[in-house]
Amino acid sequence: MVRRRQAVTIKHVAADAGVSLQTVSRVINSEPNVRPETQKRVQASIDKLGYVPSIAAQRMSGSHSYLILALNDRERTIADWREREGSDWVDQMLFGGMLKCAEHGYRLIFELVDTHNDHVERELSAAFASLQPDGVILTPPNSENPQILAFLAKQQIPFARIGTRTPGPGIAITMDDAGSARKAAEHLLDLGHRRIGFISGSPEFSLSARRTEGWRVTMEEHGLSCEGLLAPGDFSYASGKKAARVLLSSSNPPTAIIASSGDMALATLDVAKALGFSVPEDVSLISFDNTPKVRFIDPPLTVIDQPIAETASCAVELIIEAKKTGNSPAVPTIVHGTLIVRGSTARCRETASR
Amino acid sequence: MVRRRQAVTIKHVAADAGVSLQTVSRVINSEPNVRPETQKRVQASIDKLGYVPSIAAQRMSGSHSYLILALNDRERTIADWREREGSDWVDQMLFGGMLKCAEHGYRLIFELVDTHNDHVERELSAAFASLQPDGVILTPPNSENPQILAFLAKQQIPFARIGTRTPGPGIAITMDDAGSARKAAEHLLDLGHRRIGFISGSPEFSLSARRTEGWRVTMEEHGLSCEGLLAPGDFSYASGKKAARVLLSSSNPPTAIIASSGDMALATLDVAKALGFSVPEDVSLISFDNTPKVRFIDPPLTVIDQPIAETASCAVELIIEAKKTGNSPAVPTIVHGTLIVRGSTARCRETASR
DNA sequence: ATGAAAGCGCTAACAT
DNA sequence: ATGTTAGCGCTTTCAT
Repeated sequence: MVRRRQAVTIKHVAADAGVSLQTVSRVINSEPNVRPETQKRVQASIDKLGYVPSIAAQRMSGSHSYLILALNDRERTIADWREREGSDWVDQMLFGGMLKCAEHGYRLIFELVDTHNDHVERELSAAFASLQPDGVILTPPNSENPQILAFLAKQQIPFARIGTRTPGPGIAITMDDAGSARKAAEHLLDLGHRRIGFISGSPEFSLSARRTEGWRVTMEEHGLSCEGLLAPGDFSYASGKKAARVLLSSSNPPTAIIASSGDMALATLDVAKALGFSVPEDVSLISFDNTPKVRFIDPPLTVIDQPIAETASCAVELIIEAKKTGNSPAVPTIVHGTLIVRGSTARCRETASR
Repeated sequence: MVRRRQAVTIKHVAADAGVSLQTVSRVINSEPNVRPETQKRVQASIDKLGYVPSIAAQRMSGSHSYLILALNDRERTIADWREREGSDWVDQMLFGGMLKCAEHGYRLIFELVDTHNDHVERELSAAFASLQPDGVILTPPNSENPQILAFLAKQQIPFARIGTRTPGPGIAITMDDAGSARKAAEHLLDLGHRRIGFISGSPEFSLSARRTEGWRVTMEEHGLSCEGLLAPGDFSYASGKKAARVLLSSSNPPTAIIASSGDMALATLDVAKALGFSVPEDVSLISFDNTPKVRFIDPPLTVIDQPIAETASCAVELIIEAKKTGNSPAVPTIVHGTLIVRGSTARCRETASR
């Protein structure tokens, strides 16, 4: 193999513009102390020669690596890829994160870590030593993994924790889980529903509790009891099936159900059909996660759309900001989900017939 | 911001093991001329200190960057992300490509390029200067973009061209488009169909022609005419709709249709329903692209599954091999698609009633 | 088989 | 406002 060298280096530019390396460096990094005239001349040389700095060299000299690491849960990510069920959060993360990175001359590196592994720290420090990223994005459930958080806190690197609002180091970004659950519940309340069931998500994710709380509080504010209306799930289809069976085979089944994940919503739909409930005539259904699958099912599901792309984009922005200024928001940044009404919710029969 | 230095460098290891930097370097890179005993001692220090080489430094000194760039069409990729229709080729590329990279200590960087842009070269050389990747993966339609190919050929970097078999520089990897179309056609022939329509893909992709040829040849081998059975599309839903209308509203409509993309297959399904054809009773339908959407539609579509993950994995493997040995396969590597039979194909009525 | 020296491209620190 | 110097961590080249 040929030994490849950079085609155009800072030296070439310096020579071409008749200035020192340092001046070129200053221009590249928009640093002060360059006369506009000089800066113009240097920029002209840069453009003429098509010079682009080597991030390896920049990193070597103790500056930026222009790399942001998105750390994702290995097991779950691979499971999603293997199943090909259309879960598109990876795409949405790239969509939001990568494009925002590109705007700032950064690159997003998508990385998997074995969370349920005692060598997490080992794995992470290897990734860090080799890549030396300027920042890190943590997705759930990594965003609340104490080992990962402890490690990152030591690194002095800005990092964003997505999907969490627990205090601690790093920049917390949350999707307003309670508020989203409230939106879902209020939509159903508006449609006249009074017995609104809720299928919660995996307790491994703190957002599960927040969603459940959002539902519970909204119910209570309307003077409604939650008694017998909460069924535990873990985001999976199987757990959704079990939960839906419990809810729908009760003596006084709910007229509407909110499921904390797309898979559980689909499971609920299937169970409802199997038990002779039609959706939305007999039971209304709201899903969290606006995956393609819940859009193409019959009926298409009313959902809370999680703005994954926006969240990732926001994370990148805050990381770059933190890297630059050293400041990051003290309180969690909240990105709001939106309710998308489709065919799985309808006016409550019982109320309508009154 | 703190000036971050590598925690453990080759120096620490050298000191710990009581050898020179050079010897450590040799051990890291599995180079010859190290006594087994020395190598063991050095390895022990590496493990003990948790040393991992900095790729920035490795790259700087003229060695590997351990980075492989996956160059994708910017416009199409973003469109897919925005639409959220469940197209999962990005995920599948990562699935195959990233994991294979990881096996070899490489990293895959997913990168978008503006193909319909005259600055392609500009854009590419910027990415190269900044990242200095060890290899590149080209996806369609980039794999046949003359500007990109010319640029890469100059770079002396191994690169894989996915979805093409046109001769030229780089490692060609193709998904056996003709063979896949043949499989689809033969499945339908086995079911007794004789008038099998075909909706072709965008001529911008050479694979479109290969698929069409596969169908045509198979038909001809069975002594069947293709007259009036070929309708042009461009992979999009809209084009599929138009094509399906032409095919299905002819005086002697086909009893089966093969569509060169998932979207066109879905369009065909919709048109068929609208025109009063039921699928698969009146028309059988085969889709290319095993997207989630075609699996969850009613009826679920029989498809040719494109092994995207496997192809990406293969590309990475061949690139790393080429980087190491300087050798790459002279003929296109072929990764075979598989026919997955689902509910959209059935025995031909006409034949059955004979 | 091992080590020493030079240099990759860039920036921080220190002149001027 | 600009230039000079000294590294960053590693590999290459050239000793030994």
